[in-house]
Amino acid sequence: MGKAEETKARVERAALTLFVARGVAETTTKEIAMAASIAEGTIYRYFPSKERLALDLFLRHHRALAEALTEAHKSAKGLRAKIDAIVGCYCAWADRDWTLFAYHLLNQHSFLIQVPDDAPNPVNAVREVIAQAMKAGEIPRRNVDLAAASAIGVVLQAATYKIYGRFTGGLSAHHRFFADAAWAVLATKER
Amino acid sequence: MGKAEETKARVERAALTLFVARGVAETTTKEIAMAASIAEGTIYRYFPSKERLALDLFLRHHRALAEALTEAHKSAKGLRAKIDAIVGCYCAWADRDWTLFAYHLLNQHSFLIQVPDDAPNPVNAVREVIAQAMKAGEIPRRNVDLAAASAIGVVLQAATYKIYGRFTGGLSAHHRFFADAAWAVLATKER
DNA sequence: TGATTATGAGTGAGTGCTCACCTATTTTAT
DNA sequence: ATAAAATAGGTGAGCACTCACTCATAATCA
Repeated sequence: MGKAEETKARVERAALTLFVARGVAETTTKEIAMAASIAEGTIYRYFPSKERLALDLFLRHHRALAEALTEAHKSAKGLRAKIDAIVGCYCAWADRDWTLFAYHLLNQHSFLIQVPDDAPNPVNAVREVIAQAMKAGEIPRRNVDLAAASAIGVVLQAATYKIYGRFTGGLSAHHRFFADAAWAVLATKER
Repeated sequence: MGKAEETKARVERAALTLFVARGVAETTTKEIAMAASIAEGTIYRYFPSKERLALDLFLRHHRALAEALTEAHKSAKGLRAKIDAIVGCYCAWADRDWTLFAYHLLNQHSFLIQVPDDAPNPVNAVREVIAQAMKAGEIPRRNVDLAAASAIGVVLQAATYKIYGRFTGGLSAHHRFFADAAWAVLATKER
């Protein structure tokens, strides 16, 4: 890694850590510089603004996660296997870089509107799989977005609890439960 | 309602709407005053700071929701009935004042640490019900927080999707599905 | 008339960002 | 080989501006 790239990476990591710990708006450029052991001005050699730094961080992870999820379920046959693959992939990403993952999870509200419509998108990736399974008759037909939301919520809310410190250890440890539970949600029949 | 109370309520409603639309940090006291058709200084007759205004709004709803949920499931017998009651109550609250609900949902991260430990708490209310059901053998024993998170996620993520505009109509319309799905999550057995 | 409520110009601490300048390394010219 | 020039990377005091909050004054109420 060249010197410039190394510095840029330090800025990103410092910003990420502070953004998660204190929030984007509450983090100052001075703090980022201090945490990265560089001068404030150096940030602006690599990013046009604090806002763009925050957005870049989000979008890069958003896109990469979407591609990873799509890749993960591609070779799996049937919804049940696809869920296993998707949940496993998601948990692995969370555990690999928890700070980045938490940042992405906590700041969806601010950035989701700025995601280009045609960009790879984790939510659409999952939605597509579920829509397909409904069409194939693997699960009951119902509002796809509703079903997708509830299934995704099984994992996302657990991840949120982990951010709040309500339980420890990696997400992957519960991979099986998440997959079973998400499947149970999607397979739910009206009583 | 006296004039003072009416003014205070106008400040709160204006702040709430702006906080949801643009975020707390991104909303200025000038904007709140304009939206409430009062002078900026008037805000400070009723609230010591913008931060406290935001916190009060959150805590009042947090506490009231917790009490409502506890009350809702009290007379229901068995987990299945309690889930129905809790989900129904939650959806009703969301639909009754969607802006307040969305504010509460979107800003948990910022305020949850400031909730007094002994205060009524929606999360603990649900957790308690689930812990009880595990003890009674109604559902498989597992990490209570994990189970609670995943079950709650079924409804919360759907609500989040509604905030993002991914589907329209009230949450109550899907009350049955949420209750069925949450139950399915909690009843999930290891394969 | 006294108390309550409302006003909005003013304040100053703090912010993101700039830019003239420094230093070290690499490239080119002699 | 040596000097000169160019480039890359880094600095931090200072600038323009924003925003939460104050307070002397005014309006309204009882």
